[in-house]
Amino acid sequence: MSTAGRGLHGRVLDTLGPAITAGEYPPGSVLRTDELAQRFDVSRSVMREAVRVLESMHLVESRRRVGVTVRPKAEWNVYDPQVIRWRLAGADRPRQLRSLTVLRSAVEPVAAALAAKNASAEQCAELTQCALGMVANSRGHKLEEYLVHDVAFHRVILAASGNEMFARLGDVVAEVLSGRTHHDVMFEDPDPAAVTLHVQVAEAVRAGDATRAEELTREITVGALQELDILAP
Amino acid sequence: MSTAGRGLHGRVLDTLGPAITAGEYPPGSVLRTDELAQRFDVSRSVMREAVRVLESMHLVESRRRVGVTVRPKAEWNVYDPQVIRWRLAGADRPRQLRSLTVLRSAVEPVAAALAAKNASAEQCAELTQCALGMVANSRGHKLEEYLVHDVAFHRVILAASGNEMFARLGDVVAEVLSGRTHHDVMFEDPDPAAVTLHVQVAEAVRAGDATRAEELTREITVGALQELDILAP
DNA sequence: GACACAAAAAGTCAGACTTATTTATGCCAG
DNA sequence: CTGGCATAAATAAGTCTGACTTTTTGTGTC
Repeated sequence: MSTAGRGLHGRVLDTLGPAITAGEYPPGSVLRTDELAQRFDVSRSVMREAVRVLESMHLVESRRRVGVTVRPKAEWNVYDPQVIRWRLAGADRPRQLRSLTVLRSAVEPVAAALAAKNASAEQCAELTQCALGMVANSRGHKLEEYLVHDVAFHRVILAASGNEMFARLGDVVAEVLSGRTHHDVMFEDPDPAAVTLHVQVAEAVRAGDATRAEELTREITVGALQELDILAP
Repeated sequence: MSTAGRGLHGRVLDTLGPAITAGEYPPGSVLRTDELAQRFDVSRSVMREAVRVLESMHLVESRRRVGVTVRPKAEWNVYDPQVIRWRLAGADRPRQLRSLTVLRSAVEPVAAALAAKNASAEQCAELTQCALGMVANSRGHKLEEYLVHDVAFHRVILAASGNEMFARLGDVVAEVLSGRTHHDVMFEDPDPAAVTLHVQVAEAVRAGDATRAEELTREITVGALQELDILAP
C-alpha cells in the first residue's frame, strides 16, 4: 500500500514525507533541491517531482532564490490520505488517532441517518452480513476477523449515506479501527455492547429509521471516544 | 488565489485540473505525457511535474507503456482544497455545494461543543466581535461585509475546537458561505433568526455551555440545509 | 498454448541555459 | 557621516533538450 515503489520519486517521498510530517524539519526550515537530490542520489528532475507533490500537499513551499521551505503544521492538507498514513506511522500517532476519532464521532452518526434514508437493498444486506460477521467473531481471540467485518460495516454506512465527502472517509475510519486493534488499547475480545449496537444499527438502517440509526451510531462513537479517554465530565 | 501562475506547471494545472474534475475525460481515459506537453507548449519535464501533482490528488494514475489514465470520481481526494476549488468552479457546483453543506451540518455542531470547552479568552472575544459585525451588517444590502464576519465567525469556532481536522475545514466553510452569497440563493438581507443564533452561539461558547452551543449551531446548519432544499420530511 | 520478440510509453539522467529574488554595493544628496 | 535609493552581483529554482533505460503489453511464431 501507500506510495510504494511507484518510481524513484516515490522512494524519495517515502522517507522525506514521514520526516517532514514527523516535525524533523521545523516550520520555516529551508531545503535545497540540489542538496536533496545528492542526498537521495537521484537526478534533479526526480527530486523536483517529489517536491511538487509535497508542495501540492501544502507541506512545503518552493520559492525562487530561497529554496524549499517547510510550512507550519496548521497549513498542511491533513485530509490527504498519504499525509494521514505518514503521520499515523510517526511519533504523534496518538494525537492523530484522537483527532480522527473525534472527526468520526461527528460524521458517522449523520452518515448513518442518511444511510437509513438512502441505502439500497444490496447495501442493507451487506450491512447485515457485516454485523453478523462481527457477532460471529466477537469471542475467542478472533480480533483480525472481527476487524475486517467492523471496517466493512463502517465503510458501507459511509458509502450508503450517498454523500461523497462521507464516503471518502472510509479509508480514514479503516485506519483508525485498524490502529486500535493492532497498536493501541484493545482488550481480549470486543465489548459485547458495541457488537450489539452494530447489529441494531443495521436493523435501524434497514427499517429506514434515521433517528434511531443516528442515535445508536452516536453511542458507538461515544464508546470509541471513551476508549481514548476523550471525555470531559 | 488558487495555484496561480506558480510556475509553468501551475498554468497547466489551471486548465487540466478543472477539465478532469469537470468530467471532460471519462474515467479510464488515457492521456499521453508527450501529447499533453505539445498541446500546452511546455517541456516534458514541466508536464511530468503537473502529472505528478494530479497523481497525488488521485485524479489520474500514471503507468508505463499505457499512459496517464483518469481515475473514477470515487477515488479522487475530494478533501484537497485545490480539488474543491476546481469542482466549485465547474459544472457540478450545485452538487458539490450540497455535499459540503451536509458535511458542515455534521461537523460544526460538534466543533461548537468542543469550542465551548476549549476556546481561549481571545477566541471568545473574537467570536463576539464577529457576531456583532454580523448584526451590524444584517440590514441594508451590506452582504459583502456580512459575509466577511460570517466566515470569520465559523473559522474561529472551528479553530477554537482544538481539533486540527475541524480547523482545516475553515477554508471549506468559507467557500460554501461565499458561494451562497455570490452565486446561489441569497435573499436581500440575511435571515434575522440566523443572525440571532450566531450571537447566542457566541454567548454559549463564552459561558462554556457545550450542549447549548452544539444545539444552537445545529439550528444554524439545519437552516443552511433548508436553503438548499436538503430535507426529506 | 507457451515462449520469445518488438513496440510503445513512462521513467531517468546530465548539462546547459533562463529568470526571479534577495542581498550587497556604491553613489549621491542631505 | 548618514540615510536612502538605484544598480549590480549572487543564488537557487525554473526550464528545455536530447539521449538513454525500463517496464509492460501485444503479437507472432514454433
